Amino acid sequence: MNYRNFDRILLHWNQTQNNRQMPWKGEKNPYKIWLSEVILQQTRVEQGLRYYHNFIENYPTVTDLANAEEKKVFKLWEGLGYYSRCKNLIQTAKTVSTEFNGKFPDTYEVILKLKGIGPYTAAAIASFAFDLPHAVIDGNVFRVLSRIFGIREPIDTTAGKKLFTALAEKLLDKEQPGLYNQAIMDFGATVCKPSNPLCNKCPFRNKCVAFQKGLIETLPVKSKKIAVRTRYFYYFLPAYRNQLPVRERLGRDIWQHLYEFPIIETDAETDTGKIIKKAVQNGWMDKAATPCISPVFSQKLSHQLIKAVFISYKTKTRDTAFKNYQWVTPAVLQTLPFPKTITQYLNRFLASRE
DNA sequence: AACCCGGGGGA
DNA sequence: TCCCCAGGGTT
Repeated sequence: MNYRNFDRILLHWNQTQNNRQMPWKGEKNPYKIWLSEVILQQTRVEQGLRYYHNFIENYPTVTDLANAEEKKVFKLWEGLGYYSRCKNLIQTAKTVSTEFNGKFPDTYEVILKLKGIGPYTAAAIASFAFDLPHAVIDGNVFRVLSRIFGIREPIDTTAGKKLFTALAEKLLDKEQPGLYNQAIMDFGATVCKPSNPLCNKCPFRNKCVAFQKGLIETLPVKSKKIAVRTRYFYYFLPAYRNQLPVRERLGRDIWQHLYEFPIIETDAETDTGKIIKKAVQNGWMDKAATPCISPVFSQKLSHQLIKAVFISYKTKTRDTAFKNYQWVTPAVLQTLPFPKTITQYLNRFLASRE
């Protein structure tokens, strides 16, 4: 289609058909905009909503967040995934609080330098908070533009991103960039949806290349397929006077800064008898112990499939083999951030065995 | 450029 | 099951 009319059609749809409501819509406070945008990275609005409210309630200003205890912030983030976002959130809060005296930077280039803020989030903050002419390019925008303009270039290559970025910047209404950016994302989320888009309600229907050529289901194009690795986690829960050993996950792996129990990991499914034998060798278990073995908890991550088994038992001593762990009561356990798999196990089994 | 990083919901 | 979601960082 002719790109000259694009923003007029979009904004007319926005004014007459769009009734999507969200708490940060029309927000001008850059702290709140930044927070909502980081929470929503690769995350559905419905999923992120209660996290947004919790954060605003606990940390009304960027300085409150900067001064918060890191563990408490992670606890608030627990369950949302992509935990490096949380780490970067804290770092950027401190940067804004100290280096910028608590005032959010107001140019695209400076905003982009902050940790955890990439091209999308920088454009969102710049346009929503400061009315600067930068086009957002997220999953919605890739989909809308690839379909309406019939672009078969893959969206996950450097060349593709460059192409879509150039087009998006050209289409942007520079007079009202915030309104336009909000409108194109709402349009992608409610009309030009990934599956079963509402083409019969679409104002671009007569001009949409994908609609006319029957490419709605094939656009946008992605080139890469991701490989998924399977890992087997065997967790050990030795109860000593109602206490369990835990430690923070550090190092370059999934679930950084979340907590876990003593673990034996394998690449292949292993007989629990063998695993327990190994735990005995480690000094984690007495041969005479009578372990309770949980069913397999399966969790799919973007690049990994985790199969976890929990082995609980009682001990009479706090074995020195657990010297790198801290022993905590169930009450303290509640305050620590855990990955979803462990939370599920704790909720389903530990509580019921009291 | 390729790869890594969660968890939930829809089809 | 597979795909997608208001992406970004590291190697």
